[in-house]
Amino acid sequence: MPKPAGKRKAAWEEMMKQSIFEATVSVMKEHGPAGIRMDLVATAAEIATGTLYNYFKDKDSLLLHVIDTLFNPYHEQLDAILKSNMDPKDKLEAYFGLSWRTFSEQRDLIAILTQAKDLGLKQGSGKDPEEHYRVTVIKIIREIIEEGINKGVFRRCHTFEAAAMVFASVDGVMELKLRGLAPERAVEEDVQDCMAFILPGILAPA
Amino acid sequence: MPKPAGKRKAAWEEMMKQSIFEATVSVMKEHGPAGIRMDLVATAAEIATGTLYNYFKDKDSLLLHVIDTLFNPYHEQLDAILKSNMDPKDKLEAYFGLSWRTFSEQRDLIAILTQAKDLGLKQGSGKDPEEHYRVTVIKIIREIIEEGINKGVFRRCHTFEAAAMVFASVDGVMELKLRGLAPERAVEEDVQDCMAFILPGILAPA
Amino acid sequence: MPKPAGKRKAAWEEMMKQSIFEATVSVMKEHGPAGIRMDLVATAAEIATGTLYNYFKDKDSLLLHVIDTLFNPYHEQLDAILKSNMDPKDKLEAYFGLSWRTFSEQRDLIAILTQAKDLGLKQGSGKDPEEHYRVTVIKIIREIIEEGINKGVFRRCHTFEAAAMVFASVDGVMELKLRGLAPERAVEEDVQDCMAFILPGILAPA
Amino acid sequence: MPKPAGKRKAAWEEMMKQSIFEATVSVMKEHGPAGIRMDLVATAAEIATGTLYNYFKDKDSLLLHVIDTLFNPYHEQLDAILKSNMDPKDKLEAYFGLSWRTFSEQRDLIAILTQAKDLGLKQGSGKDPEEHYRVTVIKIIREIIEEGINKGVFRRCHTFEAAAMVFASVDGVMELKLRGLAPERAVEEDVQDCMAFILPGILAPA
DNA sequence: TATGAATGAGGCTTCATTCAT
DNA sequence: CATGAATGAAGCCTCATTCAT
Repeated sequence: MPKPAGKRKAAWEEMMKQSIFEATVSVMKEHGPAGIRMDLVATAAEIATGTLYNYFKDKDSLLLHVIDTLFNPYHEQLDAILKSNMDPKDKLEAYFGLSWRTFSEQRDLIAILTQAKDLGLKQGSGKDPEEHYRVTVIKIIREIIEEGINKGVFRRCHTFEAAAMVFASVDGVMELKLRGLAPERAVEEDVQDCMAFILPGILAPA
Repeated sequence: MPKPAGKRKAAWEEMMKQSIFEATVSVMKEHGPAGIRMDLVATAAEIATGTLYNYFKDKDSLLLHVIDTLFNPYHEQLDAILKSNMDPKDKLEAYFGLSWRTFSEQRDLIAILTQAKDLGLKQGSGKDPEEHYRVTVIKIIREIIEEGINKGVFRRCHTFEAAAMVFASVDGVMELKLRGLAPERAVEEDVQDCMAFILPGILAPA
Repeated sequence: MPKPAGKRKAAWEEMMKQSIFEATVSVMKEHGPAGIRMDLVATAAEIATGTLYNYFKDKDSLLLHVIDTLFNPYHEQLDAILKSNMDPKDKLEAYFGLSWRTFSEQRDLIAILTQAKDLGLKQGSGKDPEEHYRVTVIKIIREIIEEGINKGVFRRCHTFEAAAMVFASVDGVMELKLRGLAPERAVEEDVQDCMAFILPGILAPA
Repeated sequence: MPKPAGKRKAAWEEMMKQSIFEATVSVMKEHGPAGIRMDLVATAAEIATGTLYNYFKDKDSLLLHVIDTLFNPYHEQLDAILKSNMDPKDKLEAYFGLSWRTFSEQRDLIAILTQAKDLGLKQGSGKDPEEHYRVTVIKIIREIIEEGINKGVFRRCHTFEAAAMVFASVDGVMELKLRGLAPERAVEEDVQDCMAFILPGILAPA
């Protein structure tokens, strides 16, 4: 195994965390969220159990880190969509596109975000990571919807409920697919279906 | 007269199972899905730990039974809606009504169904109860939608995806409310919102 | 192994606790205070590790119980001396007698009380057992001394310091003997030496 | 010229050991005897963990060294008292003075000597440092007492027991103060109290 | 059939010590 | 020699399941 030196320390730490992160994801893939055991993670990362604790205070820290790491890039792209100068309708479509593309390309990511609540995190670990993901995404969708209403594109409605439903439609169907309960399809198809099913309920009457 | 004795025995067993069922639900209410411990269930049911195992082979059996017991009446009502001679649109509304009413009146039921995946059931316990609930409900919704399409009320679409989204919209928002992430509202309001958001995406063009 | 029934439950629990108590003492005798491991205690008590936890919440609880159990009878006898109508001088002698007799007859008791601070109890376990022993005994000695001063038998002095020295003289020499650093002698000899060395420093001038 | 290099090397090693020694004391001050961890010591000494092992074979060696280093100057002063031509009574007073002054000025020193048994040294580490401290001091006190007896100043008595009690009186009260169980006072007061309480029990009858 | 104490495998975490650089 | 991350043996505790009464 290589070894760091001087200023490369931080880089090394980052690599190790990344490696442990990947190991955790792979363990979760094989054993499910409840099957994440520190010794399995260590084995998967090809390190000793104790080494894990040089990088993460405890199991919760590790899991939280995993969730954050997975969520961040998705979150940033979502934010970019929100802040862009697209039409609200296009923003919604962009949200669908981003989500289904992410699902297609990084299935593990979605799997973990969606099943974060099954990880058995001790309560009081600070912010609930599950809430973090849901709440954050729903909030962004809500802002898109509000913008649409203000611009007269979307109809007046309870924006929170609307956002929740939009979110749940996507998240819920993803979960079904993850469990093999819904057939896999091309990203484009999923996006179009989302638009077709969800948009009409939000659009302002002609 | 062996029969009567057998009958009484069966009745007794049924009572015990019911009592244990209720105990399990109450434990789950207080400690969450991951906090269901056999000793807590036994205490809540006012029996000994070992007695549990006279009625349920193991923890998984118990949880499976609980989920089934909860799901059955809901399932039957849902079936009744499907088999009624209502208009498909009304059937959908009836589904929303049934779901939100059940949510309002038997929050625990929904909580357990919705969080069944957090119970830590060993994989390979036979049929996945989570799948059972979702798959069954989605299947019924799908039949409603297919009926609607056949009758020209709903537009042609991928019926599975449509059903999944309808289901997810309801189930997902319920989960948000269960976690306190969405505000509580009157049943009627939830139903109307569901209709307003979801129906337009399914209705056949005028 | 026998088994309890009905009202005998409490008695059984008491027996088990007693058995575990004895096992703990024997482990401590063999491995020292820092060598008390739950698995060793369980083995010594001829039970499974997990069984320990049916009787004691955790290691600290067990250790605290052990200390209390050891200290209580000694404490009661000491209290009896304090409350008797003996002469203060005789009370002091009775204290020496009780202490050295206990040391002679229940060496383990003294060993554990004296070494309680080496047990590695987590801080914040509530009352510090070590303080409890020392503080309690010193307080009683102090009251004896104060009574002696009031009756004109003992000279005026700082009663706390006096009590502390009296206590330390006994406790300290015991610790030396426990470690094999001081020779063993008859109880009577130790008592007489204590009287001869300590009394003159406390007695009122003729 | 191998010698100078060797000299410098030895000096360097001495400095390092001194530095590690100080670090250990500071860690003990902050975390207590049971909280002395090699990584904390290394951090406090501003060196790497592994470096510790270039100067001390293992944790026990380090602790033993610390105890020796602390004890030596005290020991030397005590020896000087013993070997001086003072009156035995004055030697005793000098012992009290030295002890209480050291306690007042180098509380950490006394804290470690007194709590050496809490350090968790593996048994069989060779000489028990705790014994070393106690035995040495008691031996010196004993010699003082024997000298006093020979000179007719002190009464005939079991000199070992007498010395043990003298020692325990001081050491025990110190431990109480270290734990906050006895009030702090001026050095002079403690010395005078020791003389007042202990001397009468040793002095030869007039 | 009821009881509930006993069981013991299993998981998390700590920390003295090692060793490759 | 210095470094400090890696190691892995312990040790504590939980809880589903068993079994003697």
